[in-house]
Amino acid sequence: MPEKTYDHTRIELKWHERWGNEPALYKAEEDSSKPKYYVLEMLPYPSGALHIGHIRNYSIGDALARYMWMRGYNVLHPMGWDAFGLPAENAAIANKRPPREWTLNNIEKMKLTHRRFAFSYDWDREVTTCEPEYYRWNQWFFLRMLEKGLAYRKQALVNWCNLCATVLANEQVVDGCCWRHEGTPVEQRALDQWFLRTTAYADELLQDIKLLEGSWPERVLTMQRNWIGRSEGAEVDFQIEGYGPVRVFTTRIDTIYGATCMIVAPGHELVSHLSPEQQAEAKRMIDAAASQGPGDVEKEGFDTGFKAVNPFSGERIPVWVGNFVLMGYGTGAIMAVPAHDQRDFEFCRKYGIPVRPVIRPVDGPIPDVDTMKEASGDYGIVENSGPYSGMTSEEARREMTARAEREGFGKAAVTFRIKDWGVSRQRYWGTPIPVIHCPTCGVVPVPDDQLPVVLPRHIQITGKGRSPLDEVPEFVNVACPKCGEPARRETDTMDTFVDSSWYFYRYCDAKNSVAPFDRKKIDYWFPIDQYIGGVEHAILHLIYSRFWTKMMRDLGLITNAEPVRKLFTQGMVLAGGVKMSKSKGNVVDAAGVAETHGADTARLFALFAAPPERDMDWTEAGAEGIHRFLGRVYRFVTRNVGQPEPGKTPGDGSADSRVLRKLHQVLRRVTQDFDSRWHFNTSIAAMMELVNQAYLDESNISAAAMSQLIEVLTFLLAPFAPYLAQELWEEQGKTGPVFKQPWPAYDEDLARETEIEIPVQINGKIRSRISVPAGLEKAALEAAALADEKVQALIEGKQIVKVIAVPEKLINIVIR
RNA sequence: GCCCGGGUGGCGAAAUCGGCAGACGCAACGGACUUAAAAUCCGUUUUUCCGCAAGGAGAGUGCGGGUUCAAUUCCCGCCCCGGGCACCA
Repeated sequence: MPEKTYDHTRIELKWHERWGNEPALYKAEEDSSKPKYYVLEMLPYPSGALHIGHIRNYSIGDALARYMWMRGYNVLHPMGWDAFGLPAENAAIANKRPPREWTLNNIEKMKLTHRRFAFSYDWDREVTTCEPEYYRWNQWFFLRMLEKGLAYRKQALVNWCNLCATVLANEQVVDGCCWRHEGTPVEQRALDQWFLRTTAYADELLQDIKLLEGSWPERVLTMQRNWIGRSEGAEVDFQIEGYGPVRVFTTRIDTIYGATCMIVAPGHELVSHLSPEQQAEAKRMIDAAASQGPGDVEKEGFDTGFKAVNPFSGERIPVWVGNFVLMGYGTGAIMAVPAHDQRDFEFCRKYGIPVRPVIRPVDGPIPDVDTMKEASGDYGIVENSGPYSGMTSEEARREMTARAEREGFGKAAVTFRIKDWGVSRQRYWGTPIPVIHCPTCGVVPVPDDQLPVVLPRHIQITGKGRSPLDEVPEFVNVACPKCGEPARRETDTMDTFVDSSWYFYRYCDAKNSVAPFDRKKIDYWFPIDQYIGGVEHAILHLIYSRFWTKMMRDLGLITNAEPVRKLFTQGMVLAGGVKMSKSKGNVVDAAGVAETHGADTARLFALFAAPPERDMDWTEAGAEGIHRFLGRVYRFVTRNVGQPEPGKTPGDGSADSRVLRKLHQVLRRVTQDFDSRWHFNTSIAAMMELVNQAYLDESNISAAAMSQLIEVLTFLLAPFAPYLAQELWEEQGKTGPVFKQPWPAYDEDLARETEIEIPVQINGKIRSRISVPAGLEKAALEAAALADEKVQALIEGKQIVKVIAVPEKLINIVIR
């Protein structure tokens, strides 16, 4: 056959059209005897266009999905849209178009690009989170949590961003600033907010990290552990004269005789009993803390004049307010032990509060107050501590905690860093919170049969002040479901992280109109076998998802305790060595790349440029190199398919064994890369080596070897370059989707080298190379090396101390 | 400050279990084909020294030590870059 020029546009558009008429091509089977495999990429926010970062994410998942199909699995590979969120509202303000219209337009555009790249999604299961069919179940879950006490309302200091004009979750505060507006300090405001009780699952979320070890990146697990932040210690009451008891949390009760003052947070209840001047000072601290960035903030505080009594020693110590004591952690009050805590040390030294060491190292003297430069946080032997003196820190902790419990002024306690999830947003473009505020009945849940509470379509969005829904009387004014009297609908909407906390369950039963999903379908598909996405979701999305799963399990809706079996976090795509961003104008648009280079080239390059977990740089020249490779493949196949005449073996047959050996080596490499570490860059490099070898031996390959080569090469390409693979499949006169063909098994015998070159080292330096049959044993290898001419010349007259012969690797002769 | 990653040619990278450092690709250079160019095909390409040459000798994976016949790989101590957490009592 004459070779054909690789015209990616012709090939890709041809199959694009054909596949467009085959809606069932990527359909997951509902009833299958095959083992299931659920592969999922994180769903995108419909910002308007897919960029190369998306393409990298989906190329990894798509290669895996296609590979698993070829391995005989029933693959579920869905896609959807994380469609609620702030940018739609911002766009609405800027363009005067409703958020819904903007969002759905974007989805339409992006879906075209998705299809242009031929990602193998079962679009019948598409989930769009801003549709009432989806978000009604957010509301339904919310009501279930309300019933269980897992959703509750409280007034709390919340993070407020002036630019967003809304409340931010703690997790959305980055370095004291809004996560979307770097440099905009977050302020503190008191509002009534809805919370989900994530802390109810703090222990289990931490414990179950064990189940994920080995199949989630260690880095993600560490981040989650830190985020949950479990500390064991004790709570102890200090009596305050003229006020009452104030409880502190400490992990170092063994140092309590060294407490020289108590410090409470500026937001502590005690502060409301202070003078107006002092209260104003505390308020100033709260606002300052909210606006302060990272790094060391100067510790400051003031003496309240109150005295607290140490329940162990009876000592009266001053009570201070300190800006470094957090209201949101522990009890919002601490006992300061400056000798053994660095923060307390700095504070007390600054304000002249005494420092009193009560712990000495096991093998040394107790620190000297006058020469101490910093606190000593080590455990040791307790001193100057009444009846506890002489005990180890460990013993003292046990004894003191026991006494506190016995005498009722304290107890052992565990504190977590993780906080309940504030889900209220004063936003329009989100799930309405399904409750009604009745002047007589209070907070009344919307009855299930009145779900969904639908967002009004036509609405004025200004991006300012309170929720836009407040301005829609027909939404706000309702009859109380309990008493029928006029009432007001809740106008806050839910955090969009709610949407993404369970969307992957909905894929299993996307069109269910009577329940979020049918449990039987979840039992079949869950857990997700492989989840792939950016590491930026290591904490928020992935903790909320885990929380949601446990909550649904406790509602009896599902049986799995964790949503995701294996997690893969891919690296970022950089352009010119820097992060792609709209402001830099260096975002590489996916649709444009498909046009100029082709979808296959873009996919393959996204996998070739670096191992998938690492950041990679997008370069035009690199993409062209991949395009050249695909062209080499295409031309080779088209000119050799059906050639030469069957039965004829040109040359001496050595070309066949070389090419087939390489073929099976590469097949082994690619198979192993899929099954273990996903270093597709080396898989693709191996395919290039194969093609290079095929070019060198091209004219001497027999018909049988050629047809095997072409077929297996087509299979090797199928997970990575679906268009080209399908075209080559057709060139071979075959029909049907190539990615549904069985993945070929590699042949170890064919892959084995017959003759290999072994380097011979003398004293660790390579001095010669010998060619030996593969598999030659140690003794024979050693003899062959010693018989080598060059080696003989070099060892002549020297004493051989030792010979290390490693079959298949090398020989090292140690001489003196 | 603490916790993770990472540091290898001009560039992206490879070396999977301690065994040939630099596979594969980019860029560059040379050759073939062409009136010419593009495309394509075939080569060269870590570096220093010796040699006209074939070839030979040395150095080299951030820095300094160590273990080993042998270290990009293991151990100890540093430096730099990226990310996460950061008064968590």
